[in-house]
Amino acid sequence: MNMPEQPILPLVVVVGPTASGKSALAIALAQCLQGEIVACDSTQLYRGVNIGTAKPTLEERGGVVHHLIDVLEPAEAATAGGYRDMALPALDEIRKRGRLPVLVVGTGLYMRALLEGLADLPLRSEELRSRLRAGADKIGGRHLHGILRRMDREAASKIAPADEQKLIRAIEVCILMRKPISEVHRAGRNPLQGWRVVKVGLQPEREMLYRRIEARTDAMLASGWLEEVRGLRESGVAEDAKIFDFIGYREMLAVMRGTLTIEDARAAIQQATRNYAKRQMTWFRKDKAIRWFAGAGDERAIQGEVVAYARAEIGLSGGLRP
RNA sequence: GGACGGGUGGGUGAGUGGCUAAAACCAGCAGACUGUAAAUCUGCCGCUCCUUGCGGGCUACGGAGGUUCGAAUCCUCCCCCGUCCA
Repeated sequence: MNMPEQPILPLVVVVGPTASGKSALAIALAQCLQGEIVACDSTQLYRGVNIGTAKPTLEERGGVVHHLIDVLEPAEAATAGGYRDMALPALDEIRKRGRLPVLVVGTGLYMRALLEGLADLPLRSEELRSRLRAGADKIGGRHLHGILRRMDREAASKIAPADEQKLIRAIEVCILMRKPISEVHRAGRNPLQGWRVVKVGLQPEREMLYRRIEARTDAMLASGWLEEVRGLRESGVAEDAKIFDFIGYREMLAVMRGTLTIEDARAAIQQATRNYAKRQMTWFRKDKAIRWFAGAGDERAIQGEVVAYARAEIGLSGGLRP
């Protein structure tokens, strides 16, 4: 590889569970450090879903440039690899402009895909998948696990027999590549080059986070979430579009149909969001490179601490612009 | 006042003599996750002891008694809750 030599520049990453105030913190960082924001969130990628995905409004963005928000249509399928393919050019642009990229991460897998890379695997194949799924339905439950075991014992041992989604992906790769997926994995990933990553994490106390989730859900509902969903349906977005898998969107649909009361929807959304936040924390917790801050990202004091920390870390590289 | 129905572990709710610390689901806790990831999946989930084992002890199915080798499950009385009749 004879890549043109490029200087190693700092890249700040902000992680944290949903509703921890990542966006506000990232905007503060960008404003203080001449940055631009790169969203790393599987839902904010989509156009038309604004309220329920907690996308920062134009006003909240405070003039900071945001990348990778509103780049997919509601029915398109986002993928980790696709995300990486879009994020790389965005980082290049930011580099050319001499700005500091601030990656705001809600989706751990996408962060890993971008920073650590993915193995050289094929895209998903809907035809193959539907065939596999049909076979699974006919023959029953654990049959996919048996198939994978025959093709790749090692991969099979790492995936639970009930985890249909991951089994299908693994089998798909084995078939498409005509070799075991574990072999391809061993060949390695393609990590991000040319950036020095500084990771900061928000870790508000759990009780506090849950209160914030509840309050934010109420605020979303009050600011027209239901109308947003009604508008999506009226503009022809099908009910099986990807966006309706996002927390709350299915519930809004049910409220529209009258099969769910708004109160029940509210409770279900808050519950689902809490569960989601917990899964995010599990993902981030094991990342030893993260420097944690115990609070919410919209708190002045936290913003000050993080900016100071980031400034110091960035300074070390000597790569800070004017 | 009378007639039924019901009271089970944080919640919903199975279980009608032993295989039951008690199904299942939810919640909770911990975790996995290389192209659906706001997804998908796994473990734990009464208390306690230890030589951590398909280990021991204790407590538990409204309350108190009783029957039985053995009771969440059967009997008696009592207390609650619901529906209906007065």
